[in-house]
Amino acid sequence: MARRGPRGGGAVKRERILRAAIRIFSQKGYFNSKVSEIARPAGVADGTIYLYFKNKDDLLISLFEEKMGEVVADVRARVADGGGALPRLRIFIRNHMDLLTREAGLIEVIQVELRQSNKFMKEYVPVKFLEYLDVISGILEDGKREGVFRSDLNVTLARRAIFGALDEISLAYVLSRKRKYDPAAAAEEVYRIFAEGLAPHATKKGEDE
Amino acid sequence: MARRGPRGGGAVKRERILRAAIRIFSQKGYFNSKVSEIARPAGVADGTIYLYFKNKDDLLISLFEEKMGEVVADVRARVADGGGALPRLRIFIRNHMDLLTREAGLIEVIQVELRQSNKFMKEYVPVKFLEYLDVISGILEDGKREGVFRSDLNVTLARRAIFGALDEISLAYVLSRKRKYDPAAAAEEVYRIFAEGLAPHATKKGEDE
Amino acid sequence: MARRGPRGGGAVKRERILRAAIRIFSQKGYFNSKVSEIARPAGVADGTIYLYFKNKDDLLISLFEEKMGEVVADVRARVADGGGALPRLRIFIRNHMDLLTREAGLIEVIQVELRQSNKFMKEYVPVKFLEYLDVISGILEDGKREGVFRSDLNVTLARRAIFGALDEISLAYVLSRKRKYDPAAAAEEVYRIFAEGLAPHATKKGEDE
Amino acid sequence: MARRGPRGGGAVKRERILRAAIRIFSQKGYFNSKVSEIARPAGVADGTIYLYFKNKDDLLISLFEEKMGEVVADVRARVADGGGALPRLRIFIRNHMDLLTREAGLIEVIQVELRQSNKFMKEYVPVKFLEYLDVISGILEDGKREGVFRSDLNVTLARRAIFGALDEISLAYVLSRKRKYDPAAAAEEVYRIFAEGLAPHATKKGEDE
DNA sequence: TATGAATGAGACTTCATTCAT
DNA sequence: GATGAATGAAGTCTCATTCAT
Repeated sequence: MARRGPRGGGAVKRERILRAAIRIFSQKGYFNSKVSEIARPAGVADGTIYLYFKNKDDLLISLFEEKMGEVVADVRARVADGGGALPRLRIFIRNHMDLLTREAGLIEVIQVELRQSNKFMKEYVPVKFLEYLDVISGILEDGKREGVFRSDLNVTLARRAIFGALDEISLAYVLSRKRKYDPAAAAEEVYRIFAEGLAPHATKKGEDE
Repeated sequence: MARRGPRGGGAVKRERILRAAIRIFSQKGYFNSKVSEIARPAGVADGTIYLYFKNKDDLLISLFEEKMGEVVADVRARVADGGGALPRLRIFIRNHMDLLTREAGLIEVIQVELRQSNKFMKEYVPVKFLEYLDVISGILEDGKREGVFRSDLNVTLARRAIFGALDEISLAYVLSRKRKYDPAAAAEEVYRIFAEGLAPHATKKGEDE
Repeated sequence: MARRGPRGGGAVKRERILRAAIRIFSQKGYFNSKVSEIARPAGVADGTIYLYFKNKDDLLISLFEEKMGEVVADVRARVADGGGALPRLRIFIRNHMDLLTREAGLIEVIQVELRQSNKFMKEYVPVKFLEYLDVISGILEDGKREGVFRSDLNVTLARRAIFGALDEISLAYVLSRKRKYDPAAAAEEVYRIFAEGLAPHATKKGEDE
Repeated sequence: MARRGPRGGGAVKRERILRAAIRIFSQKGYFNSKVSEIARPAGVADGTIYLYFKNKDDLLISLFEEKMGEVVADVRARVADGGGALPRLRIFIRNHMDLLTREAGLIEVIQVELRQSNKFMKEYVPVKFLEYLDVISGILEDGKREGVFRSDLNVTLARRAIFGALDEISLAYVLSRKRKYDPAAAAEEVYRIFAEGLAPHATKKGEDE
């Protein structure tokens, strides 16, 4: 399963490097993290990192793809046996908020650096991130078919709205030291907003009122 | 009448530098932008930037505060005479999507770099950004009082959800060259999701179904 | 009498600049002093300095030459009517130690920067400084003729020894905040050392003893 | 056996850098010496200097402390077995003048830059330099006890006078291309001045005459 | 495979000097 | 003459990457 670099014991070392990178990147940001600062807690020499990753950029991308890949596979499995679109949306949202506890560093890196990465890695397409969004799309499409979401719903837009809401709430949670709210309760509230906000039967509101 | 120096012509020069910084930062990201790359399109020498800004960080922060300050003042004025919470929410959302056209670069810098900035400017508090979020809070509080939003609504959470949704949609819009959707239409759809998602009378949905 | 630059009111301005330069150079050293740091306390604009001095180097050299010139003229006058070589040596030494109080900054600049200046102004010959040393030479030559100093005395060497001793003692005095000793008493002690150290009749001392 | 890194080969490299720094600093002065100008003759890359020294200041300080430390240890050993205070004073003076030939650059750097350093490194205490002065103090104290120096001699002052005389003579020697006098003969003359100038039995001279 | 000392390109920033007003 | 905003050359230092061991 090991992607690049030496195999066998090397896979362990590679994993240690990725874990250290997540920690350091999440603490200081990609550009302020030095390769040597990642090597030290990973327990390897600076040069060793270049046996497993092409360069610093590649370390970030590998981190995105591999760790995000695990997250995608995991959420897919959880959502798979969820029943209808609404319970699956709830599972998705709960899972995302739950990641804050399980994978705080990873979430933070993705939130902050994935945005940056567009700027300096023009050619990079964040495949796994798009797959994560696709999980939402899948749920939304099913919900339209089931009739629990509006039939004219713009799925592309809605999935961005859902992800954006979750992401921003996560960011605020991660950045604030105080942990103002409970992730599980927040998940429920976000679910409610979108479950109702996307529902078909609501009467139109707004300036007509 | 325009003289040299920080007064008169100087203010013009400072504005040129800020504009150039927005353009370059939005194109390449803060860390990949060289001071000289900002000086050139601003039509000043590298050193001149340091007459108006303490250093590169200060340039970014000034940009956040001053330009975001204008945005906040502007949206406040627009929202002020909007009537009830719902039409004001609609105005806010429309205005945000509208900024994509009017101030694409600024929006992009704020989206991408404001997040980064937490990492390398520990002490910086994004005052104007928080004021922008406060505009949403104000609308939500009023809506609760008016009865158009749930009385038990967690305003802190909801305002993050709204901003997050708008921000993510904006980002996708800005980053994609193809401009898949029309900002105005997108605004309407986002408005609808939140107007209904935050409404009080909806029957509870979810696992009960 | 004004050397360079505008005359009339200008001479006052020039003097203010020189005085400010002495203060700043003595506090921070030549290389760490900025031209603007001298302009401010002198009450002139940065550019004005260049009306009176060719450049920063010239400011230092002018300072050496003009202020040192005054010192030389002054000590010459004092020494002129001193009588024999010994009382004139005493006057010279007393005067030098006295300058510590009257012209602390100037003395400090000369001590510290005159040495440096050899390094970056290869072509500069410190005329006035050499004239100051010549005052000592004159006294020593007279003393030899009078018979109060050894006839085989190497005047070049001895004048350096005297100046070096005074200079080092001055430096220690100027740099130490505590002002350990009284300049007048120090002058007396230095005088005694050299008066006796240069005297002819002393029996040879050293390993023979 | 010589390996790379700060141990083994590294110490050699560090020494090469210090030697190059002495040469360049003595030629051009600290502020006019560029780091790259030191790196080149040291045979290392610019960045390598920063593996061995924190910054340019640290390079100068290390140079002061380490090289001056060697000089102090050396003169202490030479003086140790010198017998009485007078022969030890002679050894000290001879050794100092001798350094002009053996360590011309070092002496020049210390003379010129140690003075400057007070200005820009406020916190730096030139420990080794003070130890060098202490060697003189020791001799003077012993001489007082032996009765070859005046019992009321101000040791602090006298040691400054001796060092100042030697330093100034050295400076003149080092700066003049022509090498007017022979260091050994100069040493003898300086020795004679101080041996007699500090002696106790001399009749008081000066204003009484 | 692993190391980590060494490299050197390049960025930020300073500041003496100029010159339009 | 006086100003001080503007200039831009140049220096220190960092750090991703290499490669001899």
